[in-house]
Amino acid sequence: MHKARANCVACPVLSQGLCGALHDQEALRLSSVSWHRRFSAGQIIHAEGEKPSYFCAVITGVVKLMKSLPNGDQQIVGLLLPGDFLGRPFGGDARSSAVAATNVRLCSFPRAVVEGLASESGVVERWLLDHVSDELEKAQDWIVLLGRMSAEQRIATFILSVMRSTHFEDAAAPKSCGEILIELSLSRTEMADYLGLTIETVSRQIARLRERGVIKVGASRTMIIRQPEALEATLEAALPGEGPKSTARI
Amino acid sequence: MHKARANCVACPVLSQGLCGALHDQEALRLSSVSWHRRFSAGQIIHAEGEKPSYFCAVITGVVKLMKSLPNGDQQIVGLLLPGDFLGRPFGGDARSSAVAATNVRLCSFPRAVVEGLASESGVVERWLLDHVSDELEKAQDWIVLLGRMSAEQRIATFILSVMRSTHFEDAAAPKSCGEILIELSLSRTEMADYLGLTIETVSRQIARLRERGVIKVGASRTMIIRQPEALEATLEAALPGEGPKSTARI
DNA sequence: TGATCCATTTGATCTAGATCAAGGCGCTCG
DNA sequence: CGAGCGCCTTGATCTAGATCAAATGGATCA
Repeated sequence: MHKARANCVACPVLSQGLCGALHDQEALRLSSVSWHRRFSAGQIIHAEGEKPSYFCAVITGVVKLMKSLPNGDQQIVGLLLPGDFLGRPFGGDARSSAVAATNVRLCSFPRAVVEGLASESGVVERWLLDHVSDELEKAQDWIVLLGRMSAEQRIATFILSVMRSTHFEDAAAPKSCGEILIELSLSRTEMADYLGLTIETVSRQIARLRERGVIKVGASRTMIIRQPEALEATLEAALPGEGPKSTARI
Repeated sequence: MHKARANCVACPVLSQGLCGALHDQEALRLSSVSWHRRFSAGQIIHAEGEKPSYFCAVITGVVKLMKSLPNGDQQIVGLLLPGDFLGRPFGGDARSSAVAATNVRLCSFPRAVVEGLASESGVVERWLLDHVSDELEKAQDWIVLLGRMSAEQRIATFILSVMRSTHFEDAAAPKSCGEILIELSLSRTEMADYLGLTIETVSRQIARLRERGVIKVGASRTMIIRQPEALEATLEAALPGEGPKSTARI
């Protein structure tokens, strides 16, 4: 118990995650049964169709939730970042598999304890409700991306979202800081599976952004964003100026 | 109050919706402040960006949740059927607009009452959590559809989902019943906006299914499914027989 | 009964992105 | 140091689905 408690004090996601929302007593109860697990990139954390026996908070790294089609294609249906929660409370078998996209550290709790806590504590249930609602809104944004955006816009959206998730203090005033270094955390294949594209299209779109000087591609899935405005501009779609539509003038 | 209570007794979604999960006392409290509203097809129920002042249960009809892009394109990010809930509990401004796809009857509750009930009653909060979790899983299925499926597969999936939502007792043994009549409830344009396609592609794919004898297209957004198996088969993707892959044989 | 207004279908063409096919580049390991 | 192996990039080609453009059909209404 002492050890677990010590873990929590040093936990980098304490404030954002579920634990930050708990009362002291609840936190103690949870921490006493929690343990940490590590997964290296590519390892399967939980397979589709199995009933998970624990819930996990992501401490470091990125977890991808993916679904496979009968023909072997894959689609990433969600990314979990530090502070996010893995596992559906009160749910049955997992509907997607969870795989470590990078090296990952998880804080795991037995399923029964979290569910018990949720049943008793309005705070826990409320946190879960808010969290799942956030995930639903993100999924709906992704539906728009997959349903209506061009390859260029998908890439721009992805890069901006990675930027905002790590440098979001800068995001408010993107022009102020000259260059922003981001870590994509995903391979080209994973980006393709996330964005509903092929690996070649992803590569080519990134090449185009590089050629235009919007980004600089670094080693090991790293990227420097030189013109965040240019990325945002591609999302505005229709060209500036009234365009060809409103021809009648005066 | 009597009137409201009378409404509830006759309510066709009593058992599936939130109300069915309530204890008597809670149900009474909710019913005493609920009122019914009607919207005709095309009417806006709630606009994107506004904070809703009530929550609604869909009683009859179909509500579409949609988002618009700067260029005017639209994407339907969810459909609400009878029993479903409209509005994010404890949320802020709505992230999508809610529009009646057909004529719709809603049962509305003041926001504060539902939130108060949820804070006090584990049952209500728990029902909301389960419901939102279901919506998230559906959204993830839709992400797979939009990210990886062909137009043909999208149409087949849509038709099957409409079929299952209305005739789900038949769905278990689709072969038993010869022909199944379904009501699509959506115009071609709406189907296109839901499936991430254009109206022309939707029309052509439906025409192909008709030519193959898989379906029969009726008047007023009605359709008869003659070969549900054929629809399911298109989702299996790769052609039967081992295909061109495993050429080496003994 | 026909004019108007839709939604839908159908046809002809175009293109973004998929597919097929080589390279290149940076690892690790012997 | 060079072979082998994942990744990623780049090029050439193909095609599913978008776009552009009419035609059809069904309602409503005067």
